[in-house]
Amino acid sequence: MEKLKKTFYTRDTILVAKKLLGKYLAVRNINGEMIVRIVETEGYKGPGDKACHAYNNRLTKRTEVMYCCGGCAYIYQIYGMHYCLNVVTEKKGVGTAVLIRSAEPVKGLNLMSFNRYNKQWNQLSDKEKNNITNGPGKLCKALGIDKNFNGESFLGEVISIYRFRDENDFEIETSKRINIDYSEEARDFMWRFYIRGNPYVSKK
DNA sequence: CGTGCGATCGTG
DNA sequence: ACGATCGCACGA
Repeated sequence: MEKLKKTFYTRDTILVAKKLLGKYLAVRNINGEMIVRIVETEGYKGPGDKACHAYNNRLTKRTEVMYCCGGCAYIYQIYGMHYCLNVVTEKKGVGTAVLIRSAEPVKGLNLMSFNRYNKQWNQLSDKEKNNITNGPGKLCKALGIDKNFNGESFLGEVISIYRFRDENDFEIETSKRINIDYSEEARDFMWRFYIRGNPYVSKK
């Protein structure tokens, strides 16, 4: 396991969205360590992307961290009750990020299952196991990610991303992004990426 | 200050 | 198909 360096994140957003597939996301707290393998992402590419929170260089308290140098976390709350995790990309001053839509559980299964269902992993049904991290809100719930993680660097110890040896043992599928039908021409941009056949990819 | 809505999820 | 639920962006 090798932690991704700054230069991984400061590249083109769509490239980073593809490259994040198969990488390992780790979250550590007082209770221990949780690790998931990223299987689905979406790119949100700044000023020209009507689906992006930073469209037209919109700068608000919420979008502020999207303009940080690549390599930190952008967390926002949606529908009043869910959080979504993004990886900020490109150079400082550019409002771009990659949404982590789903992942497969690897380590810390009991920590994640308690966060999601208040039960031990071995008490979960097959359906609950499959649904534990297969969506952006569910992933954050499982990992205990909330607004306190906003702006946190992926180069630190609290939340980090690693590469492992077999990272190219899969095929990448491409599609339109989910639930952005309001965004006019941007709704058709093929900026969603996922690992073909992986059971933890969110439905559609 | 008032208002409308959303990069979702679970249930029916 | 629909309701939950509330912070945020924006206009007055």
